[in-house]
Amino acid sequence: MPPTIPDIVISRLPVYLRALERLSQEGEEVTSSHELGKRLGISSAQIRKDLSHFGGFGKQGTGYKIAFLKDQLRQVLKVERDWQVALVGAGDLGSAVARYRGFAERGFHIAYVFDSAPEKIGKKIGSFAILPTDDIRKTIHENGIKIAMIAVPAENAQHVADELIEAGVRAILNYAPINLNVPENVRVQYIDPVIHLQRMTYYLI
Amino acid sequence: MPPTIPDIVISRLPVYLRALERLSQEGEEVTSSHELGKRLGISSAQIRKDLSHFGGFGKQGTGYKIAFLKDQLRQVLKVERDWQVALVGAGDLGSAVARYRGFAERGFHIAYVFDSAPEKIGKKIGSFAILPTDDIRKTIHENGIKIAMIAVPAENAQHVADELIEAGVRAILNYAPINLNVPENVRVQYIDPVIHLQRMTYYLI
DNA sequence: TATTAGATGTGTCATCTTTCACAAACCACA
DNA sequence: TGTGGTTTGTGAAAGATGACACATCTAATA
Repeated sequence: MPPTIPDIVISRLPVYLRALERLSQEGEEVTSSHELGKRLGISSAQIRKDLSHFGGFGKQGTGYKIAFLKDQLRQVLKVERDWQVALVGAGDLGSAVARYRGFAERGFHIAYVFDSAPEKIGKKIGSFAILPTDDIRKTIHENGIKIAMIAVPAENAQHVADELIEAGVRAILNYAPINLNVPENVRVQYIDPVIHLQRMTYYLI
Repeated sequence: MPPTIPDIVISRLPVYLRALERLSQEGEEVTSSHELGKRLGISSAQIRKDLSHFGGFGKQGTGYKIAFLKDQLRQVLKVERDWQVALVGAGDLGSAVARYRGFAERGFHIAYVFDSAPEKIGKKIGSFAILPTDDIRKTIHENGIKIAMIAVPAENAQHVADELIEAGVRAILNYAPINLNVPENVRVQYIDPVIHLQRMTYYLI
């Protein structure tokens, strides 16, 4: 039975991973908690402690081999594999999400795109034909999709989420500006750029 | 000298505000910490404690008047006013950001769009002519812009950030998948959808 | 081989954050 | 006017998180 890792630790690992990938690209092969911390604005002790939850990845006196640490973090996060993702909503926002190349480049493949507007059904976004939202349950369930992104108006987001969860989705990235109520075995992450801006204005002037 | 409010409290206020706006739209005029908490998946005690940092907004036995609480939160967050925002990067991502209507609807007006590609200069995105990045300093400084969004490739993000900060920007919403090093009087928020997805895969299966 | 200059992993402590629980206030209604 | 059912605001307790500091190990070099 592995000990429970705090959520907040897990939430930092992808940031570490991204920094390590960057270091790789820059040609580095070894790094240290100090170097990483400096890049990320995090204390070196915190990085060491976070990593130590999963075993000793580094070597005293030397630091961390970047390639090895990357691999380990990928496995911890389960992103050493590819994931199929469903996208609901093919409006302005949904279309932009569907076209964003960064997902596939980093292992998240948009496999299905759904929309409720009859005139959009069958049209294509990139290489994907838009499917009717009525197909969500069947498609998601039959294909074992576990991850979905919601890019529909706030009014419809909860209903869409309910359907996705019913069909087996366990992780939702929600672009709609509304909080979702989900069972505790389902994870939700939110992206609302305005909220991010509003978190900063407090500190201005 | 107002007491220092923890960052984590400030970061939740926009979420409260968004929920209140939703309640308004639904025709509600009064709410309680319990109702809000249930919607947001937060304990009622936490909501009360967060709000209490700024004075007593509610009434015992009754709850909170939504209109009043919204106003108060807007003032605390300094979003009772409109803000002018600069956007750097007019590629796929930057264009999508520029076209997103949610910003202006909620008080953040994209006032300038910059890009470094000579062939894009002068072209328009929506109603904005794309300006050359060489103009960043002058334009930002002369117009007193304090908020910027970065939607350029990771390689250029730090450089762009440095220029923005030099010109007077104090809050940056960074869409580039890289951490920025900034002075401590500058705030940064990050949006990297892949990072959000990677924060959830750990918990799958 | 001995020494020095790092760097990790971790027990301990300090701080930050959340929850608890209750007095005080409020409304509605008899 | 008095009573009962709510709800806030808040000290105090509990819990979670982060920083510290050091023993231990490594590599490099003399």
